[in-house]
Amino acid sequence: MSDFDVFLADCPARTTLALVGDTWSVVVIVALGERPRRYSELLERIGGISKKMLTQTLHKLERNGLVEREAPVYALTDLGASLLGVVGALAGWAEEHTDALLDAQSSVA
Amino acid sequence: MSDFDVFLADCPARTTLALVGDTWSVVVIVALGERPRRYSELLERIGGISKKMLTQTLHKLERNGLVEREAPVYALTDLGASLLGVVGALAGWAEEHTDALLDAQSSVA
DNA sequence: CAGGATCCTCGAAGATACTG
DNA sequence: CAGTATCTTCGAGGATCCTG
Repeated sequence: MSDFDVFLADCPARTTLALVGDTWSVVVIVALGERPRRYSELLERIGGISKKMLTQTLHKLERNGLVEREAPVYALTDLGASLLGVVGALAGWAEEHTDALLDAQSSVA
Repeated sequence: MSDFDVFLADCPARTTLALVGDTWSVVVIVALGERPRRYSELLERIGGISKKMLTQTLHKLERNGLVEREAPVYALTDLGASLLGVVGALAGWAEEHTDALLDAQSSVA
């Protein structure tokens, strides 16, 4: 986009976020990380997701090679499974710093 | 939210994403990870961000204890710096799997 | 059951202009 | 320089109804 990459706007971390930074992708990946699942299983396992968003999220993940579909059953591809480590990093950070986050928010509120 | 946490909708990974999953937070964190910076420095270092979004993002990060402000200079807190590892994981995954991602997308396009 | 099609809302983000 | 204030657009995501 820009003349040089002196700018950070196209930081590679954002590539990953573009893939899983939306509301549901990470949750779907975690659910499929447990094991392959049928559409209806995913709906109740995840909870709170609409059918529209589940379908849409699965298709997006499929287009990007993270999920493969066979009949109504979805599973992570190897590429998708490789994301579980990243998701773990996200979750690990949140759990590790729960207290610090609550402190920070309450001291401003 | 739900009766039990049998559902994944409140997956802890989403806590982190709620913090840095937006368009600019990660980029600001990376820029401040290099060193503390003034507002105007951030604007040109990042590139493509509007003043409104920079201010807004900085304030959000400050509210959550990730960034501290002194005069017009912003810096990461320890909590903020602890996120650099997570950001690295995101960026690392993207760089490691660039080819696989391009393949997947082109084979569907 | 596994979706697709439609309509609607709401907030993220940009553009622009103004201020101490 | 370091913001604040407005206006607007655009798309994510929910709700509802329809279908093989």
